[in-house]
Amino acid sequence: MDLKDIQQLLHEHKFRLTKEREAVLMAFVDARRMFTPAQLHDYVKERYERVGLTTVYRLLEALTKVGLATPFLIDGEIYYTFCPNQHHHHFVCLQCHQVKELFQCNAQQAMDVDQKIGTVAYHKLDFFGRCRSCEEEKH
Amino acid sequence: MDLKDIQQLLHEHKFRLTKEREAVLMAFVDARRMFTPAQLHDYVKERYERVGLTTVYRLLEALTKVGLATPFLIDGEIYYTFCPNQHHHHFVCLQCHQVKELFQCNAQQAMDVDQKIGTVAYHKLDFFGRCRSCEEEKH
DNA sequence: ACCTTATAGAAAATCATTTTCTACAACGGA
DNA sequence: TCCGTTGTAGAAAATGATTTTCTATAAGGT
Ligand SMILES: [Zn+2]
Ligand SMILES: [Zn+2]
Ligand SMILES: [Zn+2]
Ligand SMILES: [Zn+2]
Repeated sequence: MDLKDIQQLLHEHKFRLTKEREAVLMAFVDARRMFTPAQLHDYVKERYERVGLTTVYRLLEALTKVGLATPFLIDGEIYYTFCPNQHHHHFVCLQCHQVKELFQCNAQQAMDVDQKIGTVAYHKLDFFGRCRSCEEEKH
Repeated sequence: MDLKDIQQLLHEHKFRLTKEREAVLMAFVDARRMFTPAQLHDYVKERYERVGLTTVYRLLEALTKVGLATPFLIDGEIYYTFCPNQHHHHFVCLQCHQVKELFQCNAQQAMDVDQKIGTVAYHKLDFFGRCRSCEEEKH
């Protein structure tokens, strides 16, 4: 996933990759970390060039829409991270908002991550979709 | 996990379970779905008694702090669900904010959920903790 | 009962995010 | 390359969710 691919993907959604957006994008991709919009704005301002905060918001929105950014909710703050590999315990029904608890959990994988990457304090495994009753309801 | 347990858990954190909070809590627990604060406020107002929106915010904050509520970020909105069972592909370092992609995924479990609960459009499996370099850095 | 501490609720304040608006830049076609 | 069309940059204003402030009140411990 290089700059050309990103540009094309954005282009398919009628987003243009301007020099300002490219500056933000480069910072965002290279950093390999998550930012709040304001944090990313500061980060770009320091290392690349001065761009408007609105531009940062719009790029993050665009990237999220095309599946290249993922937002994380941590301690009430929304952080974004560049995330070229789309995919991603609860079952949350996106239609009726119902939540069911699912008690299965692959703890082994958590241990794998723990050994390979760092120390895992906790992990999240959530499923989003449509519950059975919503499915039956409509079609 | 009944009302007494919840009350005790709140109590351990010096939160009091007043009649207003109890009304919100009952609605929240019984609904088995997720709400934005405003949605929960409306919901309680209809079915139980009139309480202040501030009270709803404070209860959600308290429940989240003691681990009884989980926030979901969906389409830019923050939804809360009552979640008595604590636990819950990215590895996110909570200290330096670094994000590493982890390509392992237990797709089998997604299929299990798909069969038992509803249709899974996508799921999220995220790991949060401290990355190796942050660990080495401090202690 | 009395004292200490937390809460309810309304109202005001805050501040992240969105919208608006104008000049300008990117794209596609001629 | 030139031009018309469409999306964008950025500042400024608006929005609106969330937080803070403040006073009376209620909960909990002694
Ligand atoms: Zn799990
Ligand atoms: Zn449903
Ligand atoms: Zn780290
Ligand atoms: Zn997965």
